[in-house]
Amino acid sequence: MSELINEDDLPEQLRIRREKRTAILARGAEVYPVAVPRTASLKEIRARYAELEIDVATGIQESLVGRVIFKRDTGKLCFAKIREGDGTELQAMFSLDKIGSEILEQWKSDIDIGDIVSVTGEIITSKRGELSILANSYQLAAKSLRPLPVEHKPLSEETRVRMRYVDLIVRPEARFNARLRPQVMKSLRGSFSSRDFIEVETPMLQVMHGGATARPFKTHSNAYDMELFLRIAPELFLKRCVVGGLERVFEINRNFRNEGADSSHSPEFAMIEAYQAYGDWDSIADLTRDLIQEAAMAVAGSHVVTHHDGRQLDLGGNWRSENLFDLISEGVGDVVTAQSTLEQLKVIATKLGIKVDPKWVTGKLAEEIFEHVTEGQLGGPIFVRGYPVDTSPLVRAHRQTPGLVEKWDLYIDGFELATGYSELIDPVIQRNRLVEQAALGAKGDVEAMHLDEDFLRAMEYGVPPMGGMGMGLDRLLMALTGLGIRETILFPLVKPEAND
RNA sequence: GGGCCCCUAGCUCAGUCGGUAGAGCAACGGACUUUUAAUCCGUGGGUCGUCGGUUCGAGCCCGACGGGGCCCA
Repeated sequence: MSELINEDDLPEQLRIRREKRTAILARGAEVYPVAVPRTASLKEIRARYAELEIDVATGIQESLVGRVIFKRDTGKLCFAKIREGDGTELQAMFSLDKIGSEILEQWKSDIDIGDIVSVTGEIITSKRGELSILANSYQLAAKSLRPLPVEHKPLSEETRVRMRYVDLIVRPEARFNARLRPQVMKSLRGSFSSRDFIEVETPMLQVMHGGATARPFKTHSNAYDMELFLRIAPELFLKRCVVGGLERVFEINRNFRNEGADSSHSPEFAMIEAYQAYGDWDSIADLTRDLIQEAAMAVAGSHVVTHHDGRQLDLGGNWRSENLFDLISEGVGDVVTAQSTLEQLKVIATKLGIKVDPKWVTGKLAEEIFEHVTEGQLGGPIFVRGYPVDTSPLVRAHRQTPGLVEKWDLYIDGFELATGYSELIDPVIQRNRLVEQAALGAKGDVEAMHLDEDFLRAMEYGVPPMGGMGMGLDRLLMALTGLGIRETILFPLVKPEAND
C-alpha cells in the first residue's frame, strides 16, 4: 500500500489526530514508545477489587493499560474508560489536585478516544462506587490516528467484515465469537485425543485434487513449473495415513472450493476429518455425536445451546436416524428406492417442478429430489442414512441394500453439518470408481475427481476396514451459535474496496 | 445466471414534488472536581460510490460500471 497521505486533503478528524502526533513528538515526548508501565491487567484488578465499597481509597498503586473508549473532560476532574482486549473495562480518573494543571491539560488535549494509554495511580472507588484508577501520571502507549465508530450504533455488516479489527474493539459479540472458535477447536482436539486419535497435517498444495466432488482452485509452482491445486479435502492423504498404521487420525484445517459464496458457504473453510480403523459408519456417527455434544458442553456448559437470537437448540441424547429413501418416499408420497430408475425419478422430479439437468445420474437426481422435498424441513439433529452408490465413489456398498452405500449426512438446524461413511477399502473397486470419475472429468465435469495413482497404490497395500467422517468447523460454530458463516470466520474473503 | 433493494460527514442514518445538504454520536473552542451515550454555549466538517445522460437546475430522474445485501434458479 503506497497511499500518499496529503495532510491538507485528509478529513478533519484524521488530520487533527496526525497534528496531535506531530505536536507531541515536537515536545520530545513519545507517541509510540517501545514499552509502557503495566503492573496488572484490568481483568486482574477487577477480580482483586470486586468487593470494594463505595468511595474507598486502597492506597495501592498500579500501572494499567487499555484503549480509551470513553472520555469525559470536565474542568478539574476528568473521567475516561479504558478497555483491554478481552473487553474488560476500567475507569481512570484525572484530578487537578493529583496531577496538576499541566498534565491535566495535556491529557485533555493530547488523548483521544481510541488511543492506548498506560495510567499509573491508586486503585479507588468513585463516589458513585465505580472501580477506578486515580491517576498520578499517564503515558501514551499508541496514538490512534483514526476515530473509533460510535459504540451505540451497530456497525454495518460490511464494515464489520472488512474491518474486523475495529469490530473486535467495539463489539462484544465479535470478541466472544473470536474466542469461541478456539474453545471449540480445543474441545474437539480433547475429544479426539481421549479416544486415541492423533492429529496429522496433510498437504494443502496438491498435485491432484480428490476426496470430494468440488471445483478446485488452481495455482502454479514456479520451482517445479507445474500446475497445483489447493485441496478440496484431506481424505486421500488421511487414508494413506491409515494404510501406514496411523489407525485413528484426524485433521482440522482449511479446504478450498472454487464455488459460490453465500451465507453458509465460504471459498475457504475449516474442515474436520477423521478416520477410524476397524470402525464403520455407525461408530463414526457415535464419534461425531460425541464431538458435537462435548463441544456444546465446552462452550455452553450444556447440550442445549443458546443461539445469539435467544433461540435454544437441543443437541443432547441420541439423535434421530432415518433412511434417505424413506424420507424421499415420505416427501413425494410414493415409494422411491435405490432401484427406482432414472426415468421414474425424472417423472417425479418433473411433477415437483425440478429442472432436471441431463448430466445428472440416477443417484444425483434422487438427492436433488430429497433436497427439494425434505431437506429444508429437517430440523435435526438427524442422521440421514444410505446414499446412492453413483454419487459416492469412495464409500463402501451397503451391507443389505443393493444400490446404496453406507454413507450418512448429519443435519442440524436445517443444514448439512457432517457426513460419514463406511469407507471403501477394496482397491480394485476403488480404481473402477475413480476411473469412472476420471471419465466424467474427461467429459467436462469440473467437479470430478482425478485418478490418483499414488492413492490407489497405497490402497493396494491393504487398508483396514474403517469409518470416516468430515464436518465443517465453521458450520459447527454456526450450529452452536446460530451465526452466519461470515461471523464465525474472522476474516472472510471480501472483494477489495475500489479506491484506486 | 435472473429479479429486487442499498451506497449521503469519522460512525450510524434522514433527505418530501428535481430548486444552494440534515440529525445523533464523534471532532474543534469555552464553562463545569464524581461523569456513565453528562449538561450548557459556540464552531467547523460533504467529489451525496464512479462515469456518462436528461434538465435552466440532479443526492433525487435515466444508463453503464464498482461494492454490498435479499430472494429465486
